[in-house]
Amino acid sequence: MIAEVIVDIAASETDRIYDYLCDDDIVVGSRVRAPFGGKTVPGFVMRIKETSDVPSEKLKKVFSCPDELPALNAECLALAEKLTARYRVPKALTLRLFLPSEMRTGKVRELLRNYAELTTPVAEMKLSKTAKNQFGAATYLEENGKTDCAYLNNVYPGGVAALEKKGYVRITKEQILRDPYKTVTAEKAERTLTPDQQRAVKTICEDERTVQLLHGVTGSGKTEIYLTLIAKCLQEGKSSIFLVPEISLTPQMLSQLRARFGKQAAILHSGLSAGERFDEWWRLRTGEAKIAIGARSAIFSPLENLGVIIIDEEHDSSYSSESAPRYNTFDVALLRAKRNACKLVLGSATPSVETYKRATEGEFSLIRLTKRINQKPLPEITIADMRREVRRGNNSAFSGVLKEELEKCLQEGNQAILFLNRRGYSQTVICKECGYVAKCEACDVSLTYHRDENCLKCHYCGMKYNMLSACPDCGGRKLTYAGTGTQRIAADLQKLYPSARILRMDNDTTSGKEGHYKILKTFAEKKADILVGTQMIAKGHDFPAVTLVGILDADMSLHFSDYRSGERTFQLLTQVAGRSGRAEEKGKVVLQTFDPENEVLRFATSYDYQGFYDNEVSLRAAMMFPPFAKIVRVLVTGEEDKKCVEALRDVYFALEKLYTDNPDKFLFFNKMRAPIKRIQNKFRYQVLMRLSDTSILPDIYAACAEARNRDALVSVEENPTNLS
DNA sequence: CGCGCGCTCGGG
DNA sequence: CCGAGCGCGCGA
Repeated sequence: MIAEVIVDIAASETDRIYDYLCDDDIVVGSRVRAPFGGKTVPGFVMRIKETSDVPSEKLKKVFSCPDELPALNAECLALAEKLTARYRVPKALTLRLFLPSEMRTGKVRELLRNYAELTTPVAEMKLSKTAKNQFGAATYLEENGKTDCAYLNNVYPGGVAALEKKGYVRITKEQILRDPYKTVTAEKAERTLTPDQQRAVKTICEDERTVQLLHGVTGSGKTEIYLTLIAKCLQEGKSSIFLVPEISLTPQMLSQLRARFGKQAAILHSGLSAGERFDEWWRLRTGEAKIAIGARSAIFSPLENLGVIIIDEEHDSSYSSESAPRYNTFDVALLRAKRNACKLVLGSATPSVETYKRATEGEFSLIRLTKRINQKPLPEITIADMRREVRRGNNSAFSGVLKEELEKCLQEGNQAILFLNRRGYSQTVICKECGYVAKCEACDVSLTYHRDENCLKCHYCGMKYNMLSACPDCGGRKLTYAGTGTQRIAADLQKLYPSARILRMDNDTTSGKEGHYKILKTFAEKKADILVGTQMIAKGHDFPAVTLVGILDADMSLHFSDYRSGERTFQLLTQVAGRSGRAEEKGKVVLQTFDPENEVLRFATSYDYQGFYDNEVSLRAAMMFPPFAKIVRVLVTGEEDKKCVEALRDVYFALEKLYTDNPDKFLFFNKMRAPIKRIQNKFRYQVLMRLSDTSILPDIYAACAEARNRDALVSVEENPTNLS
């Protein structure tokens, strides 16, 4: 038999079918080891056939991998096919998405572990008095029964081995599946649904549309709806995928899921060890587990017979992949939902404008949950006008209102969170006296300050403006472009409240994911009074004792040079406000801004999503931004400047032809240097486009695939989240 | 004249 | 991606 094989090499030059001889028992979708150019590489069997056009003397034989099941099932193969066509990336790259990385790197999974068990009571053992480790290990075994040798060797090195030699201990090898959450204990069982929740479940099940948008205010019980849907699928023997942003995979959430579904759920997330991740994946592949829970990449879970796919916090930017293939989770989910004829449920308190538009237009079903489960009102948001503070001579980062509230909060023994909104190094110029923000005349998007050229640039059209020395509106000279860091805030705060225990959380203080949890845990245990941090404290974790949230610089995100800055800000504020007053105490939020009249802030303070949406959508329509147009950036990156320029020239030539042939489909077209010219030693160039008609998108992808070469990567980003 | 590095090509 | 093959440039 002949196998058509894709070798697992991520290069366009090797991205084609190679024919190999194979045994009869090899099936489509399985992994093989293929002799290729002098050595053996992993590969995937895409098809099986009787004969090959390749001269028989060239054909070599593939070896099968000892997998018990083909790595890819039929659905995964079909999906990989579609994604390859859509994103124009090497097939190997798409196929890799479906496997846990430890399967590729070839390390044999370790499933056998040595366990020790006593055969003789400790009292009857003859041990030398100096053999502390033997005695320790024996005592431990007597008290705890059968134990993992690895653990014993850690605590009592060599003890077990010596005991075995004497015949006091029996060692057995046991196959185990690593269970990352065995320590998690069950908490609450199934809850009864409120009438609203029941109605939502009913609609989702009965509506004929594939996509169901669940728009529910914070605390309206969306999670319980998801769990009910999953449980329902389980009863019908169907499987489910439940996606959440990586940051929401908190220990609380995981234990809740474990408590509800036990071993039926497989949890895939970055905190797992390689082995654990493999085991969780394997449980899904064999069908032992029927629920896949995880971040973005869990959409590629090897499940069959899907009953529902859920994307929680639908608006979250982590659902777009940042590296090739730059897939969008929603698109992949929709393909899977269509194939399985199942529902795709999107949930959010603040849906993205694009999604909400499609829902209001009837393409998606729209389910609103307007009531909070516990009937508690949302916290009250007070706007502090920072312009007035500056005029009054208060140049500190804290407004009078905030200081007042902080004092009250600390006196009552409650906790506070201060939220700081720094985003990368992109900075906007803002007048501290009147709140003026420099914007592009053509795009109505905030300009970004570039220190190297001392100028302001629009990231959407490339227009350059001279740096301002005074405010064009009020003539004031208090222009600022540097946000205050968390470090400074924490120090100032300490001066103000010497006895307060202050915790700081930002990229500098937290190393890795463990760091986050440690800090959040410390705060949750009330070992600190005030938590100062950036974006990362906006989601996850409940802090019942927090009664005050201060948003120090709402403008930072509002005036970020991105057409979505308004949307982001609304989402962020809603989320941050939700941190306050979760338990008995009523929460308060103080929002500091230089632009108190700003509409987005007004809608956020009154929790008026619909108002925000109506306003935003008309702005987008007027300026022809998504969802009324599509922004496409073609990014050329590589280590050698010359090679990049070459690739840029090639791709620009092809794109320019598309542009001149279809001028009606383009709103904007230009090539330029990327705003950040070099990242990690890689040069960056871009062609920026805005399309009114996306029908030429496949041609753009094709042009990029064509121009790509060994030394320059050419990638396409649709509606990119940042244009740096 | 000989070796070394850089580019091109092919891999089943 | 990676190794083989080959061409050209420089040193003795």
